Amino acid sequence: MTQAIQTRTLRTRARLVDAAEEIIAETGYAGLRVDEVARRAGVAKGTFFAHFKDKDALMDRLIGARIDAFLDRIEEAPAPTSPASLVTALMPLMQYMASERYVFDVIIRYSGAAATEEIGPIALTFERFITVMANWLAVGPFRKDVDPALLAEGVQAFVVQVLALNFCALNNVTPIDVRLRPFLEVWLMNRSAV
Amino acid sequence: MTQAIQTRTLRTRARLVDAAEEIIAETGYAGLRVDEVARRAGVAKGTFFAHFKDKDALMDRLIGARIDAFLDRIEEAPAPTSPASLVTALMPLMQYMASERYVFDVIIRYSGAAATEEIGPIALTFERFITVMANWLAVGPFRKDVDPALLAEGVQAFVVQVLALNFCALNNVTPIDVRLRPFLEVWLMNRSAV
DNA sequence: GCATATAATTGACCGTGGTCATTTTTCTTT
DNA sequence: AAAGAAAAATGACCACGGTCAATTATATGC
Repeated sequence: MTQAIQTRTLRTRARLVDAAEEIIAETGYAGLRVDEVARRAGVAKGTFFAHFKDKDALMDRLIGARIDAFLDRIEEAPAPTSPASLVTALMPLMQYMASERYVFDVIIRYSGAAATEEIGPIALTFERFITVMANWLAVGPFRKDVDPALLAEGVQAFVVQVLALNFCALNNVTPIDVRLRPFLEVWLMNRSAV
Repeated sequence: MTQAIQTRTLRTRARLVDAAEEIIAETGYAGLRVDEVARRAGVAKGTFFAHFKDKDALMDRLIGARIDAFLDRIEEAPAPTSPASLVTALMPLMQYMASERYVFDVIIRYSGAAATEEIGPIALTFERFITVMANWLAVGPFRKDVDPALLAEGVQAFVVQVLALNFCALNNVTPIDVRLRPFLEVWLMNRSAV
């Protein structure tokens, strides 16, 4: 007999998540300690791991939710009419992804896939990004001789590339939007680079 | 007075590196433990950290050297005459990068930059990749209306994208060369996708 | 060769993520 | 309401990366 999920379970998990968000607001993602999360939630450390497979699973969930919120706003915005306006539309999401080295690392590590078979929150947002982007590209004044899904995956690849380089001491002088634009000009418009 | 570097220093470092390579050959990169490296090298654990800033610094060095060797072979090979042959030429390197989840993670984490100001071995190989690729693209039958360096960076972005997705349980059915090719067809040839 | 300075090495110690046998709470059945 | 079963919570414990004051080895000047 499988029992129904207890309300206690939900409350504890909610308290853990709340505590985590609180800590992140105070110290950033990198400053989060599992002990501290459990302490603030008023439970033992072991309880944390009864609710989340590991620390990364919590991060996956929290960061995935944030990315999803950005995608909500992107989705409801009017479709961009040029590579430049596409870049502008992506900026808030990109700035969040680049806000902390640690956040970017987690995103990359879980973008491809969970180590487990089940696909995680961040990986889902990466799939959703492709869908949203493909819809935009199909509508706007972009090249139509290539599958929008492929174009969308390409945009994702360029975004990641630009963000990764952003953490390089040598490269972070140029702002990310300026570095992303030339890629999209060529990739989406099939025309010469500026 | 700055003293000359002691031969003892060089010997110890060499022993540490040898021990590390030995362990990696036996158990893979993910199975490496700093304690074990020190033990096999016949030194205390503290000595390890006197020679390498942290475990990642050792990995950076070892993995960077391997990538460099692949780039040596790529560089001395004849320039590819099509996107397909370019993919073929990149395959050994890509297979190495995808050989272990842990390896790929380290590569990505250090590709953009060292956390420190100084640029590390892996980051250097990523710069070198751009140079080698740009030379190839300038020579071969690829589009000439775009800066080869930009094209090269794009290739790098696609390689990373394809490899990242490779670790996804949902996506690793399609081999990496098959997934990379369509990107390069569009990106390098200025023509419609297949 | 001795004294002194500098570099290299040591190992006990710490922080933090993660485990698991045991205990406590909650649910179900009668 | 009591008993038994299942789920949740506990906290002592472990693994492993990393630190640092103390110790040992090496080089330099006389």
